[in-house]
Amino acid sequence: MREQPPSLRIAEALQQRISDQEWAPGDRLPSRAQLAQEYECTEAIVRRAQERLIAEGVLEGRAGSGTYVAAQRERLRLVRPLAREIGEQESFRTQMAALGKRGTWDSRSEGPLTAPTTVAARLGITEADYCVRTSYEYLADSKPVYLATSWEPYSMTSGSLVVLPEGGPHAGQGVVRRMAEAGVKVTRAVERANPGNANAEEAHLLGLLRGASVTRIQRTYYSSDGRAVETADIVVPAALCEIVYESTEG
Amino acid sequence: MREQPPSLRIAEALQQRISDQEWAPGDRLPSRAQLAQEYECTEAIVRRAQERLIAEGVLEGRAGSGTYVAAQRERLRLVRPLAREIGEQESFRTQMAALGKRGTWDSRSEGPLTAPTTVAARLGITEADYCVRTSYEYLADSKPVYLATSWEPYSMTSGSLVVLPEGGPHAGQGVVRRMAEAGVKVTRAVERANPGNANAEEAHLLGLLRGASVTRIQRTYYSSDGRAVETADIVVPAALCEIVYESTEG
DNA sequence: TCGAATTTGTGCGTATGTATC
DNA sequence: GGATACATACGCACAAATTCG
Repeated sequence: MREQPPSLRIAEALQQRISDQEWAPGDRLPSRAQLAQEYECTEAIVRRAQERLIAEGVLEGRAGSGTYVAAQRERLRLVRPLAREIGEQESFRTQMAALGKRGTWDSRSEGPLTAPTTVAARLGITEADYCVRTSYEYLADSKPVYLATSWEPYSMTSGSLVVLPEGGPHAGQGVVRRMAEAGVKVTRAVERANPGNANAEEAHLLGLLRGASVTRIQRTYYSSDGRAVETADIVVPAALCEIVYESTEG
Repeated sequence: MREQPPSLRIAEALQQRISDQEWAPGDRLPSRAQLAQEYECTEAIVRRAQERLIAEGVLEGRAGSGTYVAAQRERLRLVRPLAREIGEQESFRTQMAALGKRGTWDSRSEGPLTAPTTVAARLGITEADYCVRTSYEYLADSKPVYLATSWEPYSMTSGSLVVLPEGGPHAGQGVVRRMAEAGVKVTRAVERANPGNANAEEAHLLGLLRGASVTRIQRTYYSSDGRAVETADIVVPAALCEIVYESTEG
């Protein structure tokens, strides 16, 4: 039987004091120097202990300020819209309204441009084919809650008023309705969900710490002839949103 | 402009050599001692560089053996069964069969026992109410691919032949059909998906490294009167399975 | 306003443990 | 069982952010 390392012992001691409500969520812990003195160990050991608890989401470190008990923020329940009648934007706005929040989004379209290999594969086009890329930032009461980057083959909508997803008379109506305007009927929605970690840019946009836990959703809409009409990369931070899929019997 | 740390420079150099296909997936890299000599740095710096790439999933360290280029294993496409007509087991077996694999599962039921607070809340029962807990390990060609732990209130099925999910004449038929036998109609399915990391036990059961990326799904079935009839914690490792939600228009 | 003290974050080196061959 | 190679834990130095007089 090997004895457990000092840092693990300290981690458990800190965890216990939090469980005992000696420190409440949001409270600042004593500094590493103080804790080291209290537990008669080095600062490095306290540091490792805190790192463990930070990784578990129990603690939260703020540079220059202190180490805090993680305040479990309210997470938004994000019901994914798999039905074809409702799009990302409308679904988001409706759900936020039901929570008494204002659901809005910022977007920026670019194109025509060529898609990266992986995106081209998802759309069933070649890397030479042109696309329109639109970046979204979804906001609840003006605070960012998740990100999305959408790709549409230029050939789907070229020559119509719906080339730019967030421009023209059909702005903000979602892919499905805009595609209907272009004569394309969307009959299938697929979402592939993968766990991951936020990169520096995503963390900055969402106000998270680098490496924060996220779910990456690859969403693709298909028309009745089986062709992909749009695909999107959606980044949902675990700290802000909980992803829900549901189906109810009529 | 601050210069980048040595370990980051080495990480990019290694990444480049992998991109250049100097090392193919599955290949073993030179030892840290060799790389340190080649790049004229210390072994610790090579180690940090490799740690970065391991965290990104580019490399894979095997104690006592070496550091390898991560071979991207084939990931099983796991379409989540949201429809009420089909259960977890039947869905899994069907999907594996379509891939030419044999989909089976091990299970172990225990009860009556009381549920932890969080599970009791999901089931809408008190912590004193009894439940039956069933642990599943889903296997593709006898290799574990994901885990599930199911909780059913004892009151739902007591007195019927379906008390134990994997025992009796209705074994392996899934919650929905078994509940129908007990006179309970399931009308709503909800899955909450959260990113996380495997603990030691999960990693062992699934043959993964500790801390491997997983998606934790909380699935709950509800009956027509709004009561929860079953809830499950499902652990899907990113390395082995890709989670898919889809809806197709009739 | 500014700057020093405090506190956490990052990077690296070393010692030791453990798995593999 | 020895040699080799990666994993873990810890200590140290310095950078970055914050706080406060």
